[in-house]
Amino acid sequence: MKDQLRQKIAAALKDCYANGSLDSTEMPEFALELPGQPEHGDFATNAAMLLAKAERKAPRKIAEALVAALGDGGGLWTKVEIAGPGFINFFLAPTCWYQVLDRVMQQGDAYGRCNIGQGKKVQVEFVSANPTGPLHVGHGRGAAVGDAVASILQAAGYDIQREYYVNDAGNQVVILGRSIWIRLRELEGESVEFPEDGYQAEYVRELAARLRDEHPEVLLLAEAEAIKFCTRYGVRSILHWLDDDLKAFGITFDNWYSEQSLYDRDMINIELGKLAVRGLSYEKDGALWFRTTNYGDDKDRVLIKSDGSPTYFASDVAYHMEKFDRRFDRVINVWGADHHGYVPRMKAVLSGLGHPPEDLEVLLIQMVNLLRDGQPYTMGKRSGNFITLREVIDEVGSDACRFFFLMRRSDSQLDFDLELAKKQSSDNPVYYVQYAHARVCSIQRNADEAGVVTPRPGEVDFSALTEPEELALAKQLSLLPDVVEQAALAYEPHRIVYYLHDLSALFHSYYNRQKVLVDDLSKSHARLYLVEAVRQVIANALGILGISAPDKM
RNA sequence: GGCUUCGUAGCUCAGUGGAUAGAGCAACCGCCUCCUAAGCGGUAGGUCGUGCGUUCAAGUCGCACCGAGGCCA
Repeated sequence: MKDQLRQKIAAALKDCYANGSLDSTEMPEFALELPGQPEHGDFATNAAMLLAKAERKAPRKIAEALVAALGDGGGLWTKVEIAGPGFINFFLAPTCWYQVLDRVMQQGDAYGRCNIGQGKKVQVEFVSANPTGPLHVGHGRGAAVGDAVASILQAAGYDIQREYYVNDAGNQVVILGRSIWIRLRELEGESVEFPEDGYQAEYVRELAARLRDEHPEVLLLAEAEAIKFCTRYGVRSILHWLDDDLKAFGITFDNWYSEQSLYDRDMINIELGKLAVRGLSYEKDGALWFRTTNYGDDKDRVLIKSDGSPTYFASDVAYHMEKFDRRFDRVINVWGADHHGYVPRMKAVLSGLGHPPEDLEVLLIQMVNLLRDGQPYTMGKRSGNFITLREVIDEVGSDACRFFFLMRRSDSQLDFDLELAKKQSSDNPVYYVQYAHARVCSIQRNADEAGVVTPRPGEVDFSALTEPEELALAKQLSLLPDVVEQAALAYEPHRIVYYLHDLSALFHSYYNRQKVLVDDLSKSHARLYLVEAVRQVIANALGILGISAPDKM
């Protein structure tokens, strides 16, 4: 419907150029959108105002020429008018809008999808927390956003891989291993000084105790070997926890990519060799450097230190080079905002390798401030005590947790009130949306009991829908594909959250004002059809966000 | 000091360069004999941080300044 209208306007512009009523020849990128106020019609375009400069005419004059060329629209609209500074407003027949109900019902779970992705391969890498401890709340936000962005892109027609990059090769995991080793020796009655940089948290003691039960032979190994053993054991155990916690959050990865595997396959040297061949690296002061300054970074970066050991940057470079070898058209990294300093150098790496910098998109996720009843609720990380994602999921549930993480733009800081997320009232925006879904299900149950069957597409008499709220609902339902598309282009899940809230508000209002099951059977059928479409759309949008749509609350 | 994100109602935040800037919470007044009150209706609340610029049109784009968070030295 919108596309047809867009074509009509474009055709009218061409006519105006051809018959001389307008002088310019360029085709403006005009907008066509639903105006905020009903008296402004169903669609409005700013085409005339965009031409004001080129035409050197008042926008309203241009609009008059355009409207003349538009003619009667072949029944697409019932009225066209010029308003305000030069908007052209289109008024459509209500029955046009109710066609969207058939579309929703016919497409079912697929309604809302689009194909701007055209099957392009995109990788979304997210969470990627070090395997040295449990996920905390900040990781949770990255997890919710990464997973939702991946789902949105899937709904927009991209071929998505979800990947977790496991930093199992760096110094951090060795520190973990050493910490476990020391706790193990403490359990054996030795008194050992705990290193400054060690992991002091309780789970390290637990790991040590379990290791002693399962593999007592580790105590017979020489220290260096024992620490290696502890490291492997610790990383393996923690990866298991991470996977469990993420599953409790409804997230599964297609691929867990081990940093260590880059070393095992000698990929660091292989990829760095490619850089050298392209003249992108050089030696200075005994170290190997990447010329990132050639591509917008503010200084060159060390790949291999003078002692011969590779930097984290080296493995990141090799990892990202290898990603593109895996033929992704685009790669998206979800990072904590504290890593924003790494963005220019990674983009520089890509530019150096001949990829357009847009092929790598880095989404920076801002901090989460946990609150309880409005008061800050954090524990110092120094003591090794911090709020884990698992604790929050166990307390407020996965649905509320996800909803809160997705409620705000990712690049603004987020206040997350645990008490609010648990409240079973209208204060809680999660339940507000889910309740709308449950209410429709409840109506369906009552209809079943009364023997009123939801009609099939084509069987509905839309003229029975005469209320303005019904028209407003149909219009809102028609927006989902646009919202998904915009969310995909901008990588912004919160757009879907706001959409869901608006749709639910329209539905709740309608529910309070009108009964679906009434004496007039034709009206009942049409209304049942309408609310079932609402239910379908809520379920689809919640599904994209990884939030359940309950039948009963 | 450099980089970066941000500044919109009392609070938390939406707002593809377009018409009278929106929502939730908090406040106040109402609505269950009625398909689930985890809901609905109403009232009140604004110098869109400040200034200059670009534009037919700026909360939105540019520059400067003020203020806050984060990262780096």
